[in-house]
Amino acid sequence: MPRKRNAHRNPDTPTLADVARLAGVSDITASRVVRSKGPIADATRARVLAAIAELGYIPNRAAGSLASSASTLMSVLLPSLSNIVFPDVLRGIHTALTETAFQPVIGVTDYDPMIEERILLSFLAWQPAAVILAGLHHTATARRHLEHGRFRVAELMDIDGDPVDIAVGMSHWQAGYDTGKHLVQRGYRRFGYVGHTIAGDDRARARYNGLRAALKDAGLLLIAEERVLGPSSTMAGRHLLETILRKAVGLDVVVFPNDDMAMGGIFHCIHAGITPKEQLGIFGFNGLDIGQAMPMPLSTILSKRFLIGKTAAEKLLESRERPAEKTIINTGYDIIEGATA
Amino acid sequence: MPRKRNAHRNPDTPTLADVARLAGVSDITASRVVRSKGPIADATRARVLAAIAELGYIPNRAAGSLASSASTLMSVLLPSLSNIVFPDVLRGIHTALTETAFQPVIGVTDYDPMIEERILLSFLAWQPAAVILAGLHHTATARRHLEHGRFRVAELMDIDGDPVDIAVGMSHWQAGYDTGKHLVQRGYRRFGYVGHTIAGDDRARARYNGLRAALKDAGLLLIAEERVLGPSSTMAGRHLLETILRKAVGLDVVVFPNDDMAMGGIFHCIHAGITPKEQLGIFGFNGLDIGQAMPMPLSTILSKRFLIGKTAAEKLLESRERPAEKTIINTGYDIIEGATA
DNA sequence: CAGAATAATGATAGCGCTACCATAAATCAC
DNA sequence: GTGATTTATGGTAGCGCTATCATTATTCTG
Repeated sequence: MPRKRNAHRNPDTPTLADVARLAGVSDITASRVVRSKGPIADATRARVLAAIAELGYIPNRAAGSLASSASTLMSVLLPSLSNIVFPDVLRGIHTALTETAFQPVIGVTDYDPMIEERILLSFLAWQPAAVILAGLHHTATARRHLEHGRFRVAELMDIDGDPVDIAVGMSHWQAGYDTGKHLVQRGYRRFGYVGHTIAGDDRARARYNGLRAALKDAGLLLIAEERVLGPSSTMAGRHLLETILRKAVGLDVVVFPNDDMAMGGIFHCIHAGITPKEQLGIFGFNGLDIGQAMPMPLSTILSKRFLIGKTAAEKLLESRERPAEKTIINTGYDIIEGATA
Repeated sequence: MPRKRNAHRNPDTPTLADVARLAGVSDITASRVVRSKGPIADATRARVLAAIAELGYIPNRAAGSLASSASTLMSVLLPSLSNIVFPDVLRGIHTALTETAFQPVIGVTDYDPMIEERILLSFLAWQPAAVILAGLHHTATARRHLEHGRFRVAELMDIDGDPVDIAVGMSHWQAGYDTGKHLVQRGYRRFGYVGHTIAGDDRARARYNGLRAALKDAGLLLIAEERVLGPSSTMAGRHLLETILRKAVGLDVVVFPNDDMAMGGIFHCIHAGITPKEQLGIFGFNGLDIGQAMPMPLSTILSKRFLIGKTAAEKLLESRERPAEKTIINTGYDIIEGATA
């Protein structure tokens, strides 16, 4: 009893071979038309395109990926989707990939390098054209794969370190330093810091270190600090401001690691009858739209999230091969003066 | 001159055949171990797993997908990443897919059915296990592919219609109706509506229609309406509230299509010295965390975005084959009384 | 004990496309 | 006109895995 022929196959699904037969060309000529590769006579191209339209042919990307040892997938590892920061980055990536054949596959790492490593390995099974991830800190295993893999790598958000291939972002240490410098120049002297305890958020830590350096250079120091266990939120910011003001008398400004928490600080001020800026400076990070839409726009640092994502993806698309030289792209940041500090 | 052998292949990359050789078993036994399929003796499994670890073998998913005519990719088409709503949905999807072999591939449709169709076709080239998209309205071509494809389909957010396979969400018409009813019961009589003109946001339109029906049933009507051209934002909400109050005298409540805009409305009240609720009701939709963290929590409808995403993905994972019966899962919504209406 | 069922493993062909080599015709340059 | 180059197209093997059939040994059931 012989095996059923082509048992793997769905006979209703048109293949490239069906297209080629209908167009009266060889399989690889039809393939060349689909890939827009090599010289194709206009009449031949037209015949193939007509056959594609008639059959409703959809390429089998798995087959192409297997045959060419490369795919059109881009693996994107994001630390979080809990606030708008990384969705903005993803939006930039997606914008750059629009009109290309590349598609983003998404994983969320929760700022945990071990999760990042696990997700990365599962993504590599698809032989992605590129891997996009956040930050410059990875497990040794992850780093080994990133360095030895035959795909492009973009590490986003942070440029204070040695990237595998491309880094796109800003110096978070410098942003923290400039925050401190800016506030000192505005006359603030008694600094508080409200933060969170996410171990993997290297960038918040770097900004905190930069802030402290700026205060030290000005002969000042952080008078008080409060942190929320685990992830940050607006409500946490609100409560922590209440707590820090109760514990530390006379603060004249409080710096937050992100706008979500800073807005919580503003809400506490509104609730407690504290006038932002006049009675207490409030300073955030990220420059979210919603913070700028408040009656008193939040004083903060603008991180160019969309630009970071878009720039990274565009850079990756320039070449499938890794150039010899690593690239660091500084998108910079802006100090938004706002009205709260 | 014979062709170079295995020219497609990267000789450094271990394959299943390498694993099998090292473990002293056949290729398909090694494959069975990797897939956890069929009876495998414990000792055999251990040998294969040891070989995998030693070689650092990563499966080639394209090969598996080609051979089995199915992949472990899940195509996710989101209308927008501009606010936190669909990132929350995506977070739910991602949570359900964690610890499974499935990975989400992301496309953003900008609420445009034609873009949705284009993205869908490009995703189908990967033979996804499932397609997740928003709403029940698609182009005829898209619908044909969804109906005849050999993959699961989950249409999210809306359940007022005939799904292809699974629908998970809420009745937006009913949510709008209940908004109107709730506000009438709280004593409001002079209703305004601030909205946006996104053509593809069927759900905002359905809520608007439900609101109008509730007002009609109460012998009332919308006295005034303002809309922002194009996408919505907090700033747009703020400006439109200012505009509508200037044009329509005596409104006692204004309904917004989403919390982002409603918060803009609150910010306008703060700026203009209007006391929310006492002088003017403000009502939103979505129940965002940041709205609830305000000193006066926003009055709104809570859409269970994370739950919708998670539920849909979980349901899709139950079976690769489409059941005969379509499934509609109503995650419902909550009225959050809040303090602004 | 005998037959049926289950556990465990293996052989083979093929999934749909493309890298690479090959050939023929047309065009270009001298 | 001749040789070199470019344009255009085709043949073949193989990419890495899995669906399907096959075989053998062991266990279960009557």
